[in-house]
Amino acid sequence: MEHVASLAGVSLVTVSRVIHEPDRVAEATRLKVLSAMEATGYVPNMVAGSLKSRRTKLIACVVPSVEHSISANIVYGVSQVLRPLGFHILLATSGFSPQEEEELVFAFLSRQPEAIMLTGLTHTPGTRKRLAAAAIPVIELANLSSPPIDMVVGYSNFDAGQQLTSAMIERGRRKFGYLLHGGHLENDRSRDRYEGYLQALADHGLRPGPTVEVEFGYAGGENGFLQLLDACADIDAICCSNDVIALGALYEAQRRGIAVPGRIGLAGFDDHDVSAHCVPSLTTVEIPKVRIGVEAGNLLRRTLAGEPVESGRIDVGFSLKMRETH
Amino acid sequence: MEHVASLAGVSLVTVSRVIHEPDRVAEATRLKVLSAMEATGYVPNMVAGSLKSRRTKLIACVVPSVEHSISANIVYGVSQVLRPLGFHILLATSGFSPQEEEELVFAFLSRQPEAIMLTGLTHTPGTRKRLAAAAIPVIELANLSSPPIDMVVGYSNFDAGQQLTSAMIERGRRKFGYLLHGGHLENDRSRDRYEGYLQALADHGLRPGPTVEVEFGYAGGENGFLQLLDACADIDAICCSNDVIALGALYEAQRRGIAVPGRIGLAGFDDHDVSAHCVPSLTTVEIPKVRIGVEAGNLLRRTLAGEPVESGRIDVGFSLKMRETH
DNA sequence: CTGTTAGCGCATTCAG
DNA sequence: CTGAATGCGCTAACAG
Repeated sequence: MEHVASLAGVSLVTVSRVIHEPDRVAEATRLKVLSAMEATGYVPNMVAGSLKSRRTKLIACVVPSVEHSISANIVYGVSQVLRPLGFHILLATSGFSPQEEEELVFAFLSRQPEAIMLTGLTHTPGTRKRLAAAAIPVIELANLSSPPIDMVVGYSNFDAGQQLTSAMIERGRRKFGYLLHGGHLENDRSRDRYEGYLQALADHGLRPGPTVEVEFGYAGGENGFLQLLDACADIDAICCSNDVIALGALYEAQRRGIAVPGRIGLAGFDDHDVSAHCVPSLTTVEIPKVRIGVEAGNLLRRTLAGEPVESGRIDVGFSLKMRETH
Repeated sequence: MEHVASLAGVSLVTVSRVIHEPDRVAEATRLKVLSAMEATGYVPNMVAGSLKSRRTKLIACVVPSVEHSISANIVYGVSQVLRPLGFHILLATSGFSPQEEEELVFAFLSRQPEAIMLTGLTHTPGTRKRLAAAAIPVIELANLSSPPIDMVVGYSNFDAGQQLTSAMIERGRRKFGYLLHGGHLENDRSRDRYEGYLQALADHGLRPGPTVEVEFGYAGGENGFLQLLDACADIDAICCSNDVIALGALYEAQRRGIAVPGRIGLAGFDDHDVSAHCVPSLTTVEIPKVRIGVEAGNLLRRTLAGEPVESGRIDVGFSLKMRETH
């Protein structure tokens, strides 16, 4: 920067201003500085700038996973809104573990991010404590079932699970089984979907059939499908924690020659891209994945600009997609 | 930090050492400092630390996209290796645009990352210039067809395309069509796969059939499939730039009652998780996605530790998966 | 094993 | 519209 300044015959401050407040520099001066920057190949050192200005323009995001996951779409939405403002995203995956999330939050906080985004509402006390101490905006994503730490952008997984199951019942299904994304009971999204399912059955005076906990992935759906049939041969509907598990079940049914939806109705959750296209197309719940990120980004934009926000709780809703497998 | 130091009755350096070189501090002192840190809720300021030490422990990654993409898996591999060493990942998507990639690289460099990872080998001159000036390790990922800027971890998309097509020919296919991920001819991975395909046809004395450029996505595969049939009704094989496009084609064939593989053989690329499970399962090329990230992470680990690396060019290979659609 | 000194590169005062 | 002085919070180098 010193090199640039001397080459342009100005002081360090002027160079800094050309970068951050170009309007406050006379055109002639600005041009000189700009060409000096060009000539020297100057790259501003944001680490130094951040230390002084206390603004890192960094958003820390911790998501459970990025493969066949809605998180990738959410993060995309966030970055679409915030990148044009100079923000960048620090991303890490917790593998659905609140413990790992806590470690990541701790590590991230030392980088002085201007905000932090977490998935879901389940976090360790340690995470909550550190976040409170950090005193930066926190946005939780993709669920609304309990009060957020700070702000939240999501939808009701409970309502979605309940409405989807009700719609299946209204279409004549009576004996339900459930493939639950297991091993991660800290996953409030899966849990709430499941509870919505149970509620819908109760609402209609139906008894829940078997529930099988499965691994995340197509193989989980395949294995779980067989276990469900073993547990109860006359099942006529299967609901799943997500589309990946549901598709695994669908593929297994196809290999076994079990008609879907003829003999068994099938529903997933999330509306993955493939779900509208596969044959038969998958009944599921669409959630506005990218929009969750966009809303979260806008919330941060306003908060960080010091604008007041009407509400720190944004419900983006969801919509049932009653497709061919119903 | 000052607060912690005075509370523990030591100097600032000692606090710093407890964090970074605990072995160089006497146990009793260390314990005092640790409890002072605990008591004050001290969070180290890595921005300041980085300014002085010139180490940000930040890896910048620019990938084309994260949804149904191998990039998510690669980044996962990188972070598995480097996170335990305290590195974090700055991630952004270029949307397959070298221009956007350049802007991201420029913006990222001001954050003083210790290394930068890019996908593919096609970059603008501006990107190359800035990277050269930055003088940090650069790792390009997922292709090997031209000399890298610095280091590269990938496989030969050309060879893979050629071998896959040859295998289809050996299984009796003769009239080929191709669904090419279009609109992004800067995408060297797609281009090389396609050239390998053409080479295999030439090797076997076959003439290429129609090629249709399609959008990335299932719908692209669906539309492209119909266009291919329109262009040439007696086609008996379709190769695609990737599995997503191939699956779109498969679904469209199923809806139209066109037998796959009976009437038309079908092949994708990448071996997405779904490809081994769908019915019929998809013939494709498996690439070691996570391993690309792991190898890249190890390369960086050694480079950043000052260890010499035997070769900055790692070929992780690929393997043909001749499944049911072959 | 611990402390003192100095300064990383920049943005924020405040003056002019 | 521009510049001089100051220090952000920490760590490298050296000294003891």
